[in-house]
Amino acid sequence: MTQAAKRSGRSGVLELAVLGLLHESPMHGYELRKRLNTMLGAFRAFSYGSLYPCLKEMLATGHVSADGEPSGTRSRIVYKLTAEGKEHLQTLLAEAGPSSWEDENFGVHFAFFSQTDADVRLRILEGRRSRLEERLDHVKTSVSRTRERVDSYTLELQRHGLESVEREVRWLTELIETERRVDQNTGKPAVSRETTKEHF
Amino acid sequence: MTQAAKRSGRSGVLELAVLGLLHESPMHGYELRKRLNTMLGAFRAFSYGSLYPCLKEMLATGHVSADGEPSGTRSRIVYKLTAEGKEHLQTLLAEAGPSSWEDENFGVHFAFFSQTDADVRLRILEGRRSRLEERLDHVKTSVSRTRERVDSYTLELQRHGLESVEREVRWLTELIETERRVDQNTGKPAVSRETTKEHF
DNA sequence: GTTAGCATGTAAGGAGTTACATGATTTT
DNA sequence: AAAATCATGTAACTCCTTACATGCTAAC
Repeated sequence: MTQAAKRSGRSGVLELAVLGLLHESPMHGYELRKRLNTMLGAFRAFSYGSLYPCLKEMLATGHVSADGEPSGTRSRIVYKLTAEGKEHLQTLLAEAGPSSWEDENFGVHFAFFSQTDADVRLRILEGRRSRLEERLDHVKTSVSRTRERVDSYTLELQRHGLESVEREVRWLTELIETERRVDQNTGKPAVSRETTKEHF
Repeated sequence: MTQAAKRSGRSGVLELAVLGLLHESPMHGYELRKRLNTMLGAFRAFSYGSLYPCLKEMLATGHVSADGEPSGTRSRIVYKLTAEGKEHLQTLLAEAGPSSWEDENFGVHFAFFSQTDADVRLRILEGRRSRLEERLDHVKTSVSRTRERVDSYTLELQRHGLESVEREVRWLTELIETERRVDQNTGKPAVSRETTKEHF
């Protein structure tokens, strides 16, 4: 129990990310990692040292199955979701608890919003927003209490931090409004702003 | 070596943060943590579970000394820097290597810029900026290669991520320019923009 | 007199990275 | 034929959190 069963808890967001990507199409580890890091871009990056053990464990759990498909004879292992894997993915996607709006997890949940129910999307967005707002006024009050004797660099850091968080709150508010508008009419799409293309 | 010497490496940024704060004035652990989390605000938060062991280790190393000063009979341990601690702080502050511009460390280094040499400040700011720029065009190129078949949520996430990073780059550029301007005239102050006050 | 906050600590473990080891296959 | 990149994997370690254990003191 001390050494053997220890290596099992390799869950975290990685599991969700892998399930979500494999749901779109089967893939091997190397490609999985690239797609992952492109997708999450600025927010997160995973290394092979966490990906491969995760895949190994998911294989043991039966959430994925491995096909030794040599497409180019470059020995690679193509993973795909099993029925249980798809079920598990649905379970994870339906979770709108606190962990889904933490800094490290929110991005991954958001990335798979197109596979997520509209009401869950809304709860995650709102959860994230109120979490940020809490943080915002916690910092604001404790800053105003210790307001004296703070050098200009610390002040500038706090200013920039607050501004960043405030920006994310505004972003979330826009998304929430979009979700609500769409939710009332049809129950499906949401978020297809035209502005997205201009940025590349 | 397996069990005994393992508990020693409690370094990371926390050490720098503690040294930096104690350099301003002696403090006990509880207050140290509050000041820390106010200072770093949106960027980081530490728990007692990491702070106290860190203090313990720094005591063992001789970087801090403990005074059991009961100011209010509420038993508290007031820590202050030793001569070696001050020396070590100077060493850490003079480091402008890659670790100082990582996401988790940059904020802490920045927070103590007023105790940091002007040239080191500049190198850290520029290091951070080029790190962000690398990330920026790495994401941009790999996004444009996989541009097809990406749903609108993923796209929106990438857009927001890029925008955030681009904002930070602009922020850094402004800071760098300010540093350079000041550096040429006097060698001392830098960053005392009037705008800072308006935000609280 | 009990809740809330101050104050200090520890053991267990979670979530990941780094560095290493290995080898095949393109590209230059 | 060397260099880059594709591809898979593991062991050791880092850094931090959670949950627990303990007790004092201020405020309501």
